[in-house]
Amino acid sequence: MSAPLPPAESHTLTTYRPIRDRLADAVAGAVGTVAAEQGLDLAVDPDTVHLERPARREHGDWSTNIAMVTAKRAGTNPRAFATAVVEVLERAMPDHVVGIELAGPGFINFRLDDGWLHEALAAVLAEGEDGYARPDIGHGEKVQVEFISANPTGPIHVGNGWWGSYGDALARVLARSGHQVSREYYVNDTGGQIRTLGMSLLARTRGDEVPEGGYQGQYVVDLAAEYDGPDDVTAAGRWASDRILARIRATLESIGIVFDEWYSQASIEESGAVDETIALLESQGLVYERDGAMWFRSEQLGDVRDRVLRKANGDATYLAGDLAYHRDKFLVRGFDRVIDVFGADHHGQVASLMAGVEALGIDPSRLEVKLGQMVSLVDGDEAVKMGKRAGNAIDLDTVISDIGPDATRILSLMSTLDQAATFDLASVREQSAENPVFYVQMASARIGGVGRKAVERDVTRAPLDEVDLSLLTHPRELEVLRCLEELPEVVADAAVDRSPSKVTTWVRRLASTFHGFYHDCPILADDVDPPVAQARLWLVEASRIGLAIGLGLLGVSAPEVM
RNA sequence: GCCCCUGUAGCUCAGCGGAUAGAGCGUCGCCCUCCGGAGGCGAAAGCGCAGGUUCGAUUCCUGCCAGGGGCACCA
Repeated sequence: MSAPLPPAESHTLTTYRPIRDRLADAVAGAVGTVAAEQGLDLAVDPDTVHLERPARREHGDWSTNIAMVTAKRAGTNPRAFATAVVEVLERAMPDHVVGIELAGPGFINFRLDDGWLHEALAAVLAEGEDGYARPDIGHGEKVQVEFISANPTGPIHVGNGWWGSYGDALARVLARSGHQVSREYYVNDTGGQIRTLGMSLLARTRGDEVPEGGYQGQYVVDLAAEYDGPDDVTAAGRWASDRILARIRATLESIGIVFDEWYSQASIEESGAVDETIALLESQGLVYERDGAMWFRSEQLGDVRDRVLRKANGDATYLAGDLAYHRDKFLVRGFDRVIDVFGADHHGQVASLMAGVEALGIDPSRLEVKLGQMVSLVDGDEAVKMGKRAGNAIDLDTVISDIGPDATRILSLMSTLDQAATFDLASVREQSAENPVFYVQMASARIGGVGRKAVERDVTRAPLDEVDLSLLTHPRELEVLRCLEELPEVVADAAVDRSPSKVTTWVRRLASTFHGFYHDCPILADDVDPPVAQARLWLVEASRIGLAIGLGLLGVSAPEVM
């Protein structure tokens, strides 16, 4: 089973085109022919032909709504137009098409032989884990995904983990779809909160209670026990935030999140970039003074009101730093696109950020802000408390050690970012079968099990070009192939929609089809024809590839043994 | 009051403008001399309300109702 793949045959790679593209060409061509025959002014680009896999199999393998979409332009009724298109298509049937039917209000339904699925399987095997499902929709676009960026004043909370899983998976999806991706964490290592942290720490070193508004957590007590630095608020705060950041980093690495860049807010202030940015806005007449502070006329640019850039005490605000930071992203580091992932509790800063970016001469459409809605946890019937300043709140570390890294990742990626989700820790803890990660990883383990059993029974997988994949005709086998065939589109959709949870949905579906296949289609039993067994072994390998790609995008492991 | 997000099955969530809306858990039934039953098969059960756009709306738009989050010279 672990035998290396036979070398891909070049003709396989160069001649394979997804059936969808071939059908789109045929449909566009037929529409053109009909238009010419009827003297209509109708040109259809194959890229715009909508082809879908009907939910119900009796509606065929593929379907297009082209007649309904173009009927109005053509000035005819959809059924009549569809009839003409079908007639043209039937003169030269597209690849694998064995029947074309008109249905409903004007759908053109294609019935295909199973060959298109066998071709798709061959493509999966030829391209492999590394090459399959790499739709190039980014064309090398340089995109930065900034996410988490939690203040280093305490352990990060569960929401950070959820949104962080999103940011990381999105980065993976973008990288796989032809984007040049960089992951970044913006470290808010300056300002009042660091002083507050320092005050809290110093209070604890003296054995005092933390002052009003300070950080109450046990971690401050623990850090205080180690602190032997100067009795200076800023120095103490810096020291503590460094320690906390190291812990955050370790926590994130434990769920597979690794950043390319940890960008210091203090460094950008010290570089003078903040002053430059304010001066730049000032030179455009967008800054004025009031009550001793410098204000940015952001209301002119779509914000609900103006914002302070420099406080009366001379300190730059967070916004001023953030604008300098974004100027650096676009104009200094040259990202084509920046995606910021924030928690919904930072919603209030979006409008001013957008206004500032625009004022700095950057096309605001190059900046996307994704807001993750709040996450809440329950443990059975009990609500779980979260929150940094509270005492005994549950943090991300605790959850990870409770349910494990894989469950943490897949659960965060089950629902969309826009959904304020509630998760029940009790239902996914350890041996519980309610955890979807088990269902998916079980498929992975079964794939591994087939390999182990094959070795045990001395069965070896023959080279692909000696195996007849067309022997795969069982409905369960074809379901697996249909699912695998969709993966490139799933990756593309996930990238375009910035929605890695689409990959989660797909992975669960692949696991489901695989379990069905595994249940009904014996591979290594004595009464299976050897040629069929060979074809099934390759189907198993393709499933392994698909699962590895999907789980890889989610940052979830694909264990061979459970 | 203003801004953002959400209302889909008893619960937690999917759902690309299409033809009879899916999954897991829960409930009620089946299937283990078999490559991992942490599995498979089946049943009951649902798009907050009202308009609009469209050949077609759970999906897009508006209003209402309900829930969550935000409206600092904090970050």
